[in-house]
Amino acid sequence: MRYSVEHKQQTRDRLLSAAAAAIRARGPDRVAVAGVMAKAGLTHGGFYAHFASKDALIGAAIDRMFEESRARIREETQGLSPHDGLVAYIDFYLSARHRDARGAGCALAALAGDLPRLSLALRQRFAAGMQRMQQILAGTLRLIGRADAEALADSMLAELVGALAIARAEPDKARSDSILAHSRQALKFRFQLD
Amino acid sequence: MRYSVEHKQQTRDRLLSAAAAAIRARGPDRVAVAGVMAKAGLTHGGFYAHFASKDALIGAAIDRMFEESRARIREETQGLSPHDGLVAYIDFYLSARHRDARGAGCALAALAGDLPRLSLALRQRFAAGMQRMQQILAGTLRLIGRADAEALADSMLAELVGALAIARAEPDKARSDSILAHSRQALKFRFQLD
DNA sequence: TGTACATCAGTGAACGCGCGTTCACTGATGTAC
DNA sequence: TGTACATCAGTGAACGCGCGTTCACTGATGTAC
Repeated sequence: MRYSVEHKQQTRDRLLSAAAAAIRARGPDRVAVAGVMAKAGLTHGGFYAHFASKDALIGAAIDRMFEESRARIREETQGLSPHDGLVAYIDFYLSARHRDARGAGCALAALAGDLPRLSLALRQRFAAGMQRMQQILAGTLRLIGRADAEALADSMLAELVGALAIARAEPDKARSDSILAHSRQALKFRFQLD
Repeated sequence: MRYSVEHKQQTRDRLLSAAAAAIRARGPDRVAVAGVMAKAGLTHGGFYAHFASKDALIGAAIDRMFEESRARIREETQGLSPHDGLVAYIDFYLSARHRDARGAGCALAALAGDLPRLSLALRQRFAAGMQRMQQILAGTLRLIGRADAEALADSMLAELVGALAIARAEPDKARSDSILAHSRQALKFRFQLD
């Protein structure tokens, strides 16, 4: 059948959403082309009308994930001062909600471990997303008057990503909760946010 | 052929070493039973004389990785005061050498992202290893007189693991080096180690 | 002491399965005339 | 305005490949007698 002009774009969009969620939740290796297509209500053969390969899908999905992350930052900090926005973002990032929603969360924490195993092209695409996240943090730290904002943003991002990844790996819920709490507390203390 | 009594144990040991390295470097999904056997100079059919399944191999390899990590801590801190030992460990953990040796490095940084995708049994086994690492850090922090050593150990481990994972994901060597340097600096500063 | 047999780590072919990719085909709608 | 044709997103069967697992077999050495 012949579809309307926007139809293909909409289908591609649904595929990207499904892929971005599945890749974060299960990792690039365990995500199957047929599964992504099924999630969008299609059969697997049509996939190549939208993407040249599974690798191309993963690349586009990486961009999508970082777009979603930036949108999330905007949502969580909307209307707040730089100081309050940073506190809100730390509280969101290291929340049980974020930990339990792997399919919708930060690409960095979900995929950092997978990246060294992927192609250079995908790693560079991912790195561009990482850098924009780091820039946003650095900008906020500069606004609240921290000297050496670039270096501090790297350090903060490392603790955020590490704490979330460890909390997700820990099967004991109480231990996991306290890992999150300890980093929330340490970050607010060392950045004088409390 | 009939082999000597210790022969089987030695073969199992070689398989575990090969598996521990391969799993850290390529992830549990990309490690193939046949590849591990080949690394030990054997053909794939003999695998099941040593392990009941690939899952059993991964479980045993996880234990092996954490044993190697603890041995590494001992090596890097041998003969040093708690204070100097902690500095040495941070410098080792966030070194270019550790970043570039994924097959031999810390299981936590290499596999944290893979764990939520593995079985509960494997996650619990991994969690036991994580906890021992955290206990070692907490013990050292207690020795250098830090109150709330447990919470601080969680926070320190989070930054170590996060910084290493991000540095490994970053394809730009200079950026990667500076990510490591920024966390080394931040950790030493906030734990008053410099 | 010598001999027949049991053992079992390791071999290599085979299996079933999931997956990425290809391909001939479909059929509703846009376009050329 | 009406008609023949082109388009192309989506279908579903098929392909080749890698992988985990199974299995009949091997053959050097330990053990029972």
